[in-house]
Parts: sequence; structure tokens; C-alpha cells
Amino acid sequence: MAEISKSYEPRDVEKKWYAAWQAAHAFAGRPAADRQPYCIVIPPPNVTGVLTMGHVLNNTLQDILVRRARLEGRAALWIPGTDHAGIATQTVVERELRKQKKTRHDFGREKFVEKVWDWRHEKGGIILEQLRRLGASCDWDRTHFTMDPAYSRAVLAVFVDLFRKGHIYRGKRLVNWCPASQTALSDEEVIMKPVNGTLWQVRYEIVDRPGEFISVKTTRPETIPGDVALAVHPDDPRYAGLIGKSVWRPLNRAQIPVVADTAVDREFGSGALKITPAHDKVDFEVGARHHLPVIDVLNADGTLNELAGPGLAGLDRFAGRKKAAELLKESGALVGEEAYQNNVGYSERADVPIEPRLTWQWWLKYPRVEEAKAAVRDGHIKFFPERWSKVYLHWLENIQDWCISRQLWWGHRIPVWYRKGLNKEKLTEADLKDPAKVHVSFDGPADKENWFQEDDVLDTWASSWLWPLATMGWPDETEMKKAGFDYFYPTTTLVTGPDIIFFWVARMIMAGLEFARPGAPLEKRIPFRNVYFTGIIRDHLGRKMSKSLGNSPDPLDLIDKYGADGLRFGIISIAPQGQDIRFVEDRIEFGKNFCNKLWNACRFRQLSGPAGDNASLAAIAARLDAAKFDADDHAILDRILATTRDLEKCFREFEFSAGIQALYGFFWNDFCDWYVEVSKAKLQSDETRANCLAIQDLVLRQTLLLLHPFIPFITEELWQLLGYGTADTFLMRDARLEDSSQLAAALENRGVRLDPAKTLRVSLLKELVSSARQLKASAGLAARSDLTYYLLNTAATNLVEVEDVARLLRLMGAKAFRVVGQAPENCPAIVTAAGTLYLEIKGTVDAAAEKQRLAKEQAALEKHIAATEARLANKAFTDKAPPAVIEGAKKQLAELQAKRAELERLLKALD
RNA sequence: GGACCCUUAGCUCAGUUGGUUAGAGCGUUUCCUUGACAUGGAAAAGGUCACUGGUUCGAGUCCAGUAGGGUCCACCA
Repeated sequence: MAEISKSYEPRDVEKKWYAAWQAAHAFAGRPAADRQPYCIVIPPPNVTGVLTMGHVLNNTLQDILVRRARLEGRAALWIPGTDHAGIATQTVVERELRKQKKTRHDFGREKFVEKVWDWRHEKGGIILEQLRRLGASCDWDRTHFTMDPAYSRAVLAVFVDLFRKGHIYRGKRLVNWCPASQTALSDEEVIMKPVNGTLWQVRYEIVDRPGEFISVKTTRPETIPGDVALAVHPDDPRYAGLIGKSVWRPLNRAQIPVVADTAVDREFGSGALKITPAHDKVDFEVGARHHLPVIDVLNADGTLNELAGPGLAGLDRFAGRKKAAELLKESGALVGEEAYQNNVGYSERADVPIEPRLTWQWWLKYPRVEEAKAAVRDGHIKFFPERWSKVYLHWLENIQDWCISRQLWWGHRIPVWYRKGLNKEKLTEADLKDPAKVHVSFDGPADKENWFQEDDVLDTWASSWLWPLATMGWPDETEMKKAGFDYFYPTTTLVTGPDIIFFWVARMIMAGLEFARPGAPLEKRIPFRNVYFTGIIRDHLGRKMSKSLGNSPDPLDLIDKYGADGLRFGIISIAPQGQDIRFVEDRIEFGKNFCNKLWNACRFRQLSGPAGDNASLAAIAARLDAAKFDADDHAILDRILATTRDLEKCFREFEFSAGIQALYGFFWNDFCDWYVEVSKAKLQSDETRANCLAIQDLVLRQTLLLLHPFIPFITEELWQLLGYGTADTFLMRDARLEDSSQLAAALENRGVRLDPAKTLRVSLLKELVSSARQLKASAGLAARSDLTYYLLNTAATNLVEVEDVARLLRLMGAKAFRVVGQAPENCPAIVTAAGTLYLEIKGTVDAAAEKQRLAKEQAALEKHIAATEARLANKAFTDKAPPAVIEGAKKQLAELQAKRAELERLLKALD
């Protein structure tokens, strides 16, 4: 067995084990009749993306779940893959082309799509490689991509199916248009931002009352040429006589009517509203109600067109805005302007203001909305933290039809063909249902030459909403069988960010309910049973991490610096359930330090004695000798059992940072700081050595099992180095984590009955040791190890036993420790629960300093006693509090009073 | 406008059905390279739990309100 080196060097260890695991296909998830399934599908990252801290958190959590499930003996499967990310990817490739002064139109659709595929083949594997560095135990043989042929077939089959069911329709409506990407967007892809602009006041002259005007306020004067009316509130007395009259449109001068509509807010501005149906949602509705025409003055790229009139046509919308204001000023129509902040919708991807634009698009009326609500409301799908279910339900309550078509080239081209010669813009509802005019199918019409295909592609989310289905072979039955659909669906847990609860989570639920196992009960059709929402990682100032701010560290740099395990440990330790996380690198260093501590504790074990039979928990337990157990042995086994229980609870409740804290506290404080230290004495005696080594092995083995999901690399390495595995096996694949009851049973089988009295004694010994060190330090003798301590014990029972003394001496740093019945003279002292501890000092004691120290403690004690006395004196408390609490308070008071008496005695002795 | 979250030590954060004197890591001060680990050990300092009320024998924890910070939804031109 190789010797464990002095410090942990993650780089080679990580490389070695990841390669070994992969070569053995150890991550493969296969159905097994005698095992419970456990399945996670990865939230597919953008195919051209790179790893961010958000990915690190998200994927570490998934890996923790999947690795823990494996150790529990479940057939665990984690399906990886990537998303083609329509707009994002197309934009990236177009940006590259622009560097060569070209656009996608220079290549044409087919050539351009080829170029995107090239790009994908070149860059598409990066993020998955990076996930491997992190230790992600995905079943890589089952990697999927949303544009793979099989996946695409699923996407298009769903389109055809929903079209036939009447859920998908084509409609001309005002959509969110992104002038940069030149495509429609869904409502979810628009983010509102406050923008500082100008509110212009413009007057419209009344046609038959020259010299009289109606004024309106607008933030968008460039759309005035698109005005088709002014609207006022029907009950507004100011305009009562004007309804039905006409006014002069001040730009592209023409007569437009004044209409009455309740949509107008009388309080705002002058109470009159200009109606521009082509460029505003409310205006569009008003226009429809009053049968007004639509004048679209914008081109697809956001420039003004001929309808905007001379002076404006050809200008960009922002330049046009300025110009329009100037023109109005010249003509005297502009009567005021003020600084104004309003909310403007921005394209999430391109980060430019969107334009409401009237276009033909494909729409989806969501299926299974009511079932989707019920699935979460009735607990078939559980959200962690639970509060997100409210957000989810609220969205479903107000759900709007989904614009699923995109004017892009990169994506799933909509499987609709139109008969040649038809004008797409003039199709009626009846035409769309007439198979002689419109053909909808996966394969297309047999006589393709007589048809032309729809240009639009589908929204990326209209493919990723099928992720849990299509990654398991759906809808092809042979493929589903191969993928184990029957066994693994519904998946167990989805781990994702709350920012895509509408984009993805809700839609996957509806897709699952609609398409999985038709006719089966709801709980068989849902795509997952649990959804764990992570927090968002922010920088130390609380800002969202983003590329443009440059405030996101590169996770790969962090892995180089602290190791993947250190990064994982650190990030999970600061990620409580559902709270946002402020990233501080200190915590990652903390993770690295923990790994080094673990490493060295195992090194200590290795250096302490030869390995025994370590092949299983039973084998190690067989080496325990209950007759040789002392209090420390009892206490450490009690703690590892409790920690095992704690972790079980943490996994049940998705409390990972609590889990890691429990492991940290146990391992660092209980095992390293105490048990390893007391071991040093035990190991020197032939009498106790073997039993002590067996306990170390039992504890370390269990600790490695509990830690492995969090820090897989180092635990695998140590598992092997300490011989807990057998030849050709992995901790990650072949080991089984005994649960707390199995662990307790293994101990009992060896006659080990954990004794609470002994655990309690250890806490007394700890207090003694820490008091002894305190005495040394305050006497300025911290470095000395040749001191003598006396423990005054006048009680009938002796709390410190002979067998404890050797260990106490080592930990106190003392040469002698004596239990005495009479107080020694001239020694500084501390009152402990085990008796008063004295430090023998050569020379004179600084009585003043000693008095001060004791008096300070006395003051704190007095305060505490007073509070406890007051509590017990309160009749309401003694009447109403539970007996256990009252008993506890009484006992505590007695102890405090005894301590006070002893302190008073010590103070008196100093006088 | 509606909903939700946060405010605890200098910093980053825990605190699970209300119940001893509120914890951790980092940082700070002092001491220690003792044969697992200086990526370490020991000791110490540091908090009126944002504020104001309420419920309760008892509130960091439950309720209401206020202030500050954040997120989501809806948006009046």
C-alpha cells in the first residue's frame, strides 16, 4: 500500500480517478430489478457555453444526490447533455461572421446552419469537459443534444400532435420583436428595465376648430406617423364635445378621429392618448375595438420606414425619436418636454429594447394546465424550498398562449408546408385546416416540389420542455425500452435555478403530463418528483455574477488552485437551501483546508499501525474489543452514529450545507481534535492499540462514505490507500453506505453498548483540558509542558478515573495531575464541573490579576444566576412550563450556585 | 400596484416544531514548528439577533407594522 504523502495534491488524484471511473463506465445507470431507481436529468447547458459558478453549484448538488443514491445501493442514473440554445448560439456565430464583414444572408440558410454545426462541433464539448473536471458522475454514454436526430424527431412529433389536437395555431398578433436578433420572443424572454427618457407633450389641432388643440404626452414621438386616432375617456368632461371629431396628426399630416375608450387613464398627462396600434399593446386593443387601421412605421431592424414620412424614413428608431421631436418643435406642435423614467421591455439575449410588432406567428395553447397546478398543489411534485410553488401556481393561473415560432435559422424548423402559390400572409383559419393548402407532418408532403416549408424555427424551450422524455427515448418505443423509460421515469429530482421556473420547469411538467404514459394516473406522468431550486451566486457586493460585469471567477482557475473537492466543499458549505449566495473565495480555501485535514488524519491512521481486515464494516467491527473500550471510544462511536443520522436527515430534507457542517464539526472537532489526540496515548500501549486502530478504521471508513458525495476524488483515493476497498472496486460504485441502524446493529453484534455516562465523562475531560490550557495561557506559560495540576475533589464520586490520567497529561501538556482532597496554596484556579482545577506555579502568584480573572467570571455567573432565579420565582413559569424545562432550570441553578460558592471561596483565599 | 425573500460578530453565513449563557469559517490579538496536518495546534477579544409593537411563563425563532436591501409578476402612454 502506498504511503500517504504529507500534504494533499489534488491535481493528479483527480485526473487519475476520473479517468479510471470513466474507463470502467462506472457512471452507467442501468435498470436493476432488485434496486430502487434514482434518476436526474441535467439542466442542459447551452452547447456553446462555458462553466460558470452557477453551473458549479447546480451540478455539484446533482452529483451529490446521485453519488449518495449509488452508495445507498440504488440504480442511479444522471443523464447529461446540451441545449442548442437557438438565439444565443446563432448570435455567437453571426458575431464571428461579422468579423469577416459578412452576415448569415451572404451564406443562405443551408450554408449558415452548416456553419453553426461546425461551431457546435468545435466548441460544443467544452462545458461537458469542464463538468468532468468538477467530478460530475454523469452517464456520458447517454449524452444528448436537443438537435440530435432522435431528439429532433420528438420535438417535431410533438408539434404535429399538438397541431392536430388544436393546441397549436397560427395567428397575426402583436409580438415582442427583437430588432437586433430580428425575431419574435416569448413574454418570458422580455425583461422590464427602468429607462431615463423624455416625455414630450405634443398638440394635435382640431380640424374644424383651427387654433384649438388637444395635447397628449408621449415617450415615443417617432411613432406619431403611425397614429390613427386620439383616445379620451368617455366620461371625461374636458373632451365631451370632441369625441367623434377629427384632429390633425402633426407628423405625416393627416386627419385622425378622436375616439372614446375606457382604457384611457384620465389622471395621466392631459387625459388624452395617442393611438398607435402597430406599436403598442394597449393601442392595438383600442384600435381593434374601434376598427381603426394599423400603420406600421418600423422595419424589422428597428429603422423607420416610408410610412414615417420624409425626414424620418430610414433613421434608426432612437435617432428618429430625436428627429421627430425636432420636427415637432419646428412646426410648433411640441409644447413641452420633461425628463421621465419609464419601464421598457428589453430582449433578454440581445439586451436592446423590444418593439411590439404585428406579425404572423405560431402559438401554443398550453395543454394540461389544470393538471400541472394539481401536481404541485397536491404534493405529487415537491418543491424545495416550498415557497416557489406559489410563484409557479401564480404563473399558471395567469398563463398566456406561448409564441413558439422564431425567425431564426438555427433550431427545429417548423414541420409545416404550404402549397406553392399560396400567400402565407393571407391564410385564413380555414386554410390552415385544409390539407390541400397546408400540410403538417414530420416527413412532409410526398410531393415536396409542390410545397414550400415554413421558414420559422421553434423556440428553444419548445424542445427543452421535452428533456426528461426525449432523453429517455420517447416517443420511440424501442428506444424507450433501451433507455429504461419504464424504470427511470418519472425522474427523482430536478436541480435548477428559480430563474427558469416558467421557461423550463412548468413547461416540462405540462409536457410530461401530456405525453408520458397516456391514460396513466397523474403521478406516473409527471417528469420528476422533487424540484430543488438553488440560490443564485452573487459577488461579494451582492451583484449577480455576469460576463459583462467580469465579476465571475473562472471555476477552472478555482479547481487549479483549490482542487475540485475543495471547490465543491466550499461552495456547498455556503449554499443553504434556496438562499442566494455571496461568493467569497475564503470559503473555497476552507474546502481545500478541510481536504488537507482529512488527508492528514488518514495519514495518521496509516502511520499508527498496520492495516487490519478492512474489507467491510463487519470485518472492522470484528476487530473491536468491547472489553477494552474506554470513555473516548464510546464517545467517538456515539458521535459517528449521530453524524450518520444527521446526514440521513439532511438528505431527506435537501439540507446540504447543514450536512457538510455536521460532517465538518464531527470530523474536525470530535475526531481530529479529540480522538486522534487521545489515540496517541492509547497507541503506545499494547493493551489498547489494536482496539484503537479498529475504531479509527471504523470511523474513517464511515466518514469517507458520508463525505464521498461531497468530495469524491479525495475520498476515493483515501478509501483505496487505507484498504477499505477490495481489488478492482471503487468507493464510488461498489461501496455501500450502512445506514445508522445498520451501523448501530454492527456495533451491538460485537457487544458494544454505547454508554451515555461515558460520553458525558468525555465532555468533562474536555472541559478539564481546556481549563488547564486556559490556566497555562493566562499565567504566560502556554508553551510549557512540565507543569503540575491539582484537581480538588471533595465529592464522594471521582469524576476522573485513573485510566484517564495518561491522556489528560498529554492533552494538558503536563507532567503531573493529582486529584486532591484539600485545596493547594497559592495556585491559580478554575472551577470546572469536575472540580476545581489548580495550576502549580513556582514563585509568586499575581494575586491582583488572578482576582480580576475570577471576578470577571463571577460577574457573568451572577447575571446568569439572577436570571435563572427570576425565572423559577415566576409562578406563571412554574405553573405553565413543561416539567422537563423546570427541572432543567432547577438543576442548572444548583450547578451555578455550587460554582459560585467555589469561586467565592477562591476569591476569599486570595485576600 | 401584487407576491416572495433577506437584515444575527469587522467580513461571509448557520441557527430545524419557541426553552440553559446565540454558533461556524475567515479576519484580529497572544502563544506554539511537540513525531497526521503551520492548508496546523492552543488561548482570547468581538453580537442590546435592523427597528417598534404584540402573542407567550418564555421570542433570534410566531404575528403586525416601520426602515433598508434584493427577486419575481403586472405595468399609465
